[in-house]
Amino acid sequence: MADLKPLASPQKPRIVRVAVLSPLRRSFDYLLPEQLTDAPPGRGCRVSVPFGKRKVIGLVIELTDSSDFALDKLKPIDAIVDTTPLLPESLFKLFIWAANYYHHPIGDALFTTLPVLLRAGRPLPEPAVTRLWKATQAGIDTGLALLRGVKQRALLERLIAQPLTAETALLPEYSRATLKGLAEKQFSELVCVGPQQVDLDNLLREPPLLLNPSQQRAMDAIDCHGFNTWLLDGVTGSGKTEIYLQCIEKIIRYGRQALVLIPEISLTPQTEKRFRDRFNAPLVMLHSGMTDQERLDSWARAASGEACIVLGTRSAVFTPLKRPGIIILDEEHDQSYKQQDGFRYSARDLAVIRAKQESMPIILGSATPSLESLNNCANGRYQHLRLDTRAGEALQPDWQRVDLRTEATDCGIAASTISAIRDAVANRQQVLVFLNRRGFAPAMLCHDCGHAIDCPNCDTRLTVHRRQQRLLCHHCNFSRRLLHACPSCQSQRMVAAGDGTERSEAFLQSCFPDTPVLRVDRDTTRKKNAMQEMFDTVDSGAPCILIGTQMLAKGHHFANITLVAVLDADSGLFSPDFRAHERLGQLLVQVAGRSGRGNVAGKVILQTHQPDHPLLEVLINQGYSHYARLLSDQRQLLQLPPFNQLTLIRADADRPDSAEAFLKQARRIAESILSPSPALAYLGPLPALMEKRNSRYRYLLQISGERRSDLNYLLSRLVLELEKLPAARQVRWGVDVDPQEL
DNA sequence: AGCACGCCGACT
DNA sequence: GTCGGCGTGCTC
Repeated sequence: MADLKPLASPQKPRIVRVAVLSPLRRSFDYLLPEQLTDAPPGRGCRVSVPFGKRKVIGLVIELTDSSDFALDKLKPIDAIVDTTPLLPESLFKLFIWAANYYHHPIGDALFTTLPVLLRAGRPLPEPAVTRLWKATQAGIDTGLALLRGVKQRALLERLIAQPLTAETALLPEYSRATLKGLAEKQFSELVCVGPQQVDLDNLLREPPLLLNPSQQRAMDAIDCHGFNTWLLDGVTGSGKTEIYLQCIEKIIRYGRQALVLIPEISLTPQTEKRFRDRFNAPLVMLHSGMTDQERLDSWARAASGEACIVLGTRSAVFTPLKRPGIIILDEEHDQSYKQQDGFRYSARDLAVIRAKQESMPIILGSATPSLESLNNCANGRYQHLRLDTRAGEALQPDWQRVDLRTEATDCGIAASTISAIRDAVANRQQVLVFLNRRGFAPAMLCHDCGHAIDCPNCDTRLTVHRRQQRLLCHHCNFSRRLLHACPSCQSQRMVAAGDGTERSEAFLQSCFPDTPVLRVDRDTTRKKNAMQEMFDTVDSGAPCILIGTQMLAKGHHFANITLVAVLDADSGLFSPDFRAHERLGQLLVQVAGRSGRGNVAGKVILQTHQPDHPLLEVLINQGYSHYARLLSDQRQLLQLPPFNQLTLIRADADRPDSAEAFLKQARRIAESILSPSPALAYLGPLPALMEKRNSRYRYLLQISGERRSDLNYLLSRLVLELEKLPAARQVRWGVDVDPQEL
């Protein structure tokens, strides 16, 4: 019976809609050449296309039979790179969703998150297969008798002696021609073995820990089938990681994959170790510290389904999974999940969208949840799971305040803080000193005229780095030698004003000459292994004093720290950023969580000029959840996120006025699309918090609204108008939906 | 973003 | 004479 094929197929799509890496917010249509119509590239396949005067790699968005562009001006596709889609349909939808939500060009969104080698057109690596050779029955029975060639005889003898031999083991001795020759005589054959199957009977390398009642309740609540968002809210040491591990175990036993996201690359080694120690299953990592080839391999092994666990930072949220099983996103409050330039997406929010689209559960974990996530629990979108008790018997920290109004400091440290450190060290305990300011001093001033040395490229002071004998800018890469004479009055009395980690380190070392003082900040951890060496010293348990920045507040487990001193608790109290109080609370609780993890109660000293500040009172006496509720009430009153939607149009330019002028036009156009109302407000253009940065003048236009739908409609139209604006060519501009900072 | 075209200044 | 500065325009 003959197939009923239509003679002509007028409906056959002949036009391919393609996204390319470009700042243009649209796709481009191409003709499908006649010879390719039988195997048209599907959505998510890469194609090579002519684009202006060059050839670029594009991704197929859809096949269609009509175009808004004049048909006779369409160019044909050059070549098809992928015969099967590089991105699964569900992930492709996530990109479309994200490009619409963040109002970012789809091509840029797709290509900037793809491994660079794929961007360049490199084929997706095949799943690793081991090529093994074996002798056939004919070879064993009659081969040696019939063969005359010396090489082939030797090869056959070897294959008979050793039934399955890897090709890689044979190649140094035998040529490809010999291998091929023997196979052609039917005396040997090739056996290909694919990626190893997971051995579920031996999945665990170590037994799971026994869950405490609170962990067990959380574990019982988490349903590992279907979409749901769980906020796992528990203090440091309450055992969130064990819950992650046990959920992943379930998921692997269901034959599925886990995507695990963490905020920072510096946390990868210890997280990786924790997972590898537990599971006898393939794990791949994805972060910026890897080579392009390594990232491509990890990506491919996630996409093929070979990797059971995919562990990565922000951009790993876009890794394809063959068998999606669960997403776990640790430290969900961390702001590094929000990309701060270009495609400004939130990996946390996209992870939730992705989990929903791929019908899998997602766990957001934190000891200090963001107000956004707490609000999502309150309105029923997320399920709130609280871990109450600390695993083990450690006690809650004992908070103490040092009043800087009545106590002087030396190099940033008060005398009573020093004596507390002395007590701890005398008891052979470890101390963590937190100061969120690296360098020796935040400014170099003239003692006589007060002149400060500014960065020539940014609106900021240069920071004194004494060890390097240089003044550095922490915002651009500007660096110069220390000055000995004032450029303004020629005075020789230049002073380093204020305290940074480098100065406090030196001071602590002079106070405690017999105790190691370890500084941990971006300057000391630049060398690889520096972080690991620091951990090793601390893990040895001998008395030591750690002094450092943010880096110390994140996730690392120190066993013998009993005292934490926060040298400057005030900086977060008086920042113009509406999220500053939220961050301060998270930071203080996270730093405090480093102490008292053994069986000794931890002590936390806050040095502050505002010991009676009501926010500190609430945080210390009532804990983070009350603190968060207080901040939430304030946000609601002031109509700030998450109770109101906020979007920024950002623009920067090399001339002072262009960015502001552009945003003025932007505001005019925006107001003509949707005029201001009680439900929609415009503010600006305003200079960004640091107006000049890296020699560029930065401005922003703030648009806030009650309804996402209004903002989304407004932005979709606005962005198309802005693209056409002549003034847009003199600025770099972009949309920042749900901004993290102003 | 790239990459062309295009029209004016100081150099082999 | 031309090499090259960056304004302006376009990419299916």
